[in-house]
Amino acid sequence: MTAMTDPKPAPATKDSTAKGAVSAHMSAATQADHFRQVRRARETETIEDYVELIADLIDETGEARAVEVGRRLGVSSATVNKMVARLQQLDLVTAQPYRSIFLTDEGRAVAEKSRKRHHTIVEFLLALGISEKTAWADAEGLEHHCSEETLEAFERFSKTNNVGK
Amino acid sequence: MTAMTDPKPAPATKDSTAKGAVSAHMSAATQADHFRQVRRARETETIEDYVELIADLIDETGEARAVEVGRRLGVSSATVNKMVARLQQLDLVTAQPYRSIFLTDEGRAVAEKSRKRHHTIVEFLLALGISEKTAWADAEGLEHHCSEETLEAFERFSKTNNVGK
DNA sequence: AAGAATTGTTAGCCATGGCTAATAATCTCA
DNA sequence: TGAGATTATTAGCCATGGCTAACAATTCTT
Ligand SMILES: [Mn+2]
Ligand SMILES: [Mn+2]
Ligand SMILES: [Mn+2]
Ligand SMILES: [Mn+2]
Repeated sequence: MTAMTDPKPAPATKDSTAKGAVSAHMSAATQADHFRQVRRARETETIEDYVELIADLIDETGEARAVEVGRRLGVSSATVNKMVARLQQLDLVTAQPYRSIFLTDEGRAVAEKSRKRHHTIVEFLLALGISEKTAWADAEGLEHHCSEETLEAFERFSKTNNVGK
Repeated sequence: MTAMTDPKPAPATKDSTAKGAVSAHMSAATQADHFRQVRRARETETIEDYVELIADLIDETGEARAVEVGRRLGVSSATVNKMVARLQQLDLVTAQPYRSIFLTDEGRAVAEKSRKRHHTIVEFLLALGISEKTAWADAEGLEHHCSEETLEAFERFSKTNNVGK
């Protein structure tokens, strides 16, 4: 028995190209680069969220306890515990058993940077006319996927369009 | 020996609140909701990227072969294979061994929605003045973290600010 | 100071989404 | 048509980031 073959696909004519299709706009290599960038960003987003939150807790309440980190992240304290171990490996925090969590200098730097970026996004969304609720919700995800160039554009826009304030 | 205690943290006075700290703006429960939303978005983003790309390949070249999906995603074909199995479970694609990949109606719907959203973001970034290169790169990550409200605002903005063209 | 409540730790589980290496099927073309 | 090139599959590995349940330490309250 001879091998089955797919119906030979009509080799898309130029004008059958789907408008909006990403692949129509760049080479496979370029597209792959973009996906790789996104995957790299994904590796750090959890870390950024934890560190930023720890800084917030320290600055607002005087200390960061694992329970509270878990509460605000919507995650169990077992999960927080494991993550704190990783953050220690990465030299972003220090912690002793049963004590609260502290930021290293490096951790503090990551936190400040994340916090600033977070703030930039929220301000931008608000300047665009997004509701408070949505702005804060969307910013939590968007913040990890903005290049410097985009962040700068967002800042410029907010500066120009700071409606009421 | 009596239990060690942390140096009792100064219970942050109202004006020691770090400006920009997220926690200053909402309850723990609300913040946790936002983080949960982001985690839910993360669950679907890979699926959306695969399905959108499969649709692009079908529409542009007539068929979606795993090799090409891998090439454009920057991922091995073993990875594509495993993911295609998951997409089948989810009823988003159909595939027979050694044949190319097809979209189900549901898969096609997901693809169209993703493609439209992707397009919305790219147009928006371009309208904002971001370079082509950055716009396409950032959109690949941002697209998975925009609410309907934000997408609509982006569309309105692009419509109003369609610079050249 | 004891008991209760809270907080932290650990073990073991799971799904996701990557990878390499080995093998198998299909396709191309000389 | 058959050999070599391409493409697909499978097995087995790994890190990440969740979870529950059991238990341990600390802190609070009386
Ligand atoms: Mn943040
Ligand atoms: Mn975030
Ligand atoms: Mn997309
Ligand atoms: Mn994407």
